[in-house]
Amino acid sequence: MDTKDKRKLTFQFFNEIGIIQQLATTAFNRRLPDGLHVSHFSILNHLIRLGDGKTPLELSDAFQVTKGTMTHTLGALSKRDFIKLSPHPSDGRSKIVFLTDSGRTFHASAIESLAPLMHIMEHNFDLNELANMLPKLQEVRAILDKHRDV
Amino acid sequence: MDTKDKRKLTFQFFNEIGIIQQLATTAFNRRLPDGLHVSHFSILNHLIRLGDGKTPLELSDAFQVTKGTMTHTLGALSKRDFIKLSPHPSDGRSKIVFLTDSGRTFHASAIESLAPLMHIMEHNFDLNELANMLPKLQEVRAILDKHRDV
DNA sequence: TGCATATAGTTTAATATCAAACTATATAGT
DNA sequence: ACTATATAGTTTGATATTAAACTATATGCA
Repeated sequence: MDTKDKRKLTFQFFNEIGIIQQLATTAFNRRLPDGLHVSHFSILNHLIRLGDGKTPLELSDAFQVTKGTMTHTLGALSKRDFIKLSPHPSDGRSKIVFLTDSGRTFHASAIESLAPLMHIMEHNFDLNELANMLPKLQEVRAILDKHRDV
Repeated sequence: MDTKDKRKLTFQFFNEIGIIQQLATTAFNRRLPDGLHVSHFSILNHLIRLGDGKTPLELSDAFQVTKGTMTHTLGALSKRDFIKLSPHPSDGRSKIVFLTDSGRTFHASAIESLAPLMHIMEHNFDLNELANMLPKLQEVRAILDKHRDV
C-alpha cells in the first residue's frame, strides 16, 4: 500500500466512524425520554455498570470530555435528581457522584426505549462481526488516547 | 449469545465508536490551522474528491447533518473565501457550491498539517485491519441510515 | 391558470462541547 | 511552617449542532 492509499484509507475509516457515531447518537437522542441526551444516559449507565461513588474527574476521563463539560452534564442530572453530588470525604477540592433511586428507575426505562434500536442492529448485522471488531476498535482508541498530545 | 450479552456488545461497540470519534475529532481540530474545524475541512475534502458544483442539500445529505448546520458551515467557508455560492441555474430555491483557489490551497495545507496524525495511525496500527473493518463499518452505517426513522 | 402542497435554504432558540481563565484545596520542597 | 506548584471543579466565551418555524420558489392538480 503506498502512502497516498494509506492516508485515504485512514481518512475513510475516520469518516465512517464519524457518520456512524452521528447516526447512532441522533437515533439514541430521539429515543430517549424527557429531553435527555446520550451524554446523560451514558453517565447513568457507567455508574450502574461500574458502581457509583466516582468523582467528576474520573467520569470526564472515562468519557474523554473536558471537566467543564462534565460539570455541565452532572448539573443536568442533578437538576433532575438522577444523581446526588456529595463532598469527597478526604479531598476538599473534590466530590463524589451517587445515583438516586429515580436515576436508577430512569436508566431502566431508558434501556427499554432503546430496545427497538438494539433490535435493528441484532436483526440486520452479524453480531459476531461486531464482537470481532471490538478489540480492534479498542486498539485504535488506545492509540489515539496515548497520542492525545500530538 | 443471549439477549443481554447482545445488547451489552452493541452498546460497547457504539461506545467505542463514540470515543474514537471524539478523540479523532479533537486531535483533528487541534491540528487544523486558523481556527478551522473538521466540519469545514470535510466539506472541502468532499468537494475536491468528488468535484464541486454540489448543492447545500446534497452536502447535508452526504454528511448527515441538518440543512441548518450546512448553512452555518458553508457560511463559515464563504467568509474565508474557501468556497463561493452561486445561484442554481435551473432552480431558484437552490444554490451551487464552488471551490475557490484559496479553498484548494487551504485544503492542501490542511492535509499537510494532518500528516503527523496519519503517521501515528500508520505506525501503530496494522492498516490491513483497518481495510478489513471498513466494509463492515459501511454496512453498519447503511443499516443505521436505512432505519433512520426508528 | 391558480391554488395547494412540496422542497431548498435561512433563521431562531436551546443545548453540548471545548479551551482557557479562575477559585479553592492539596502537596512538596525548602 | 511557608511558599510555590499542582490538582478538582466551576465559569466564561465561542462554536457546532439540532429541531422547528419561516421564506421563497417549484410542482401538481383542478
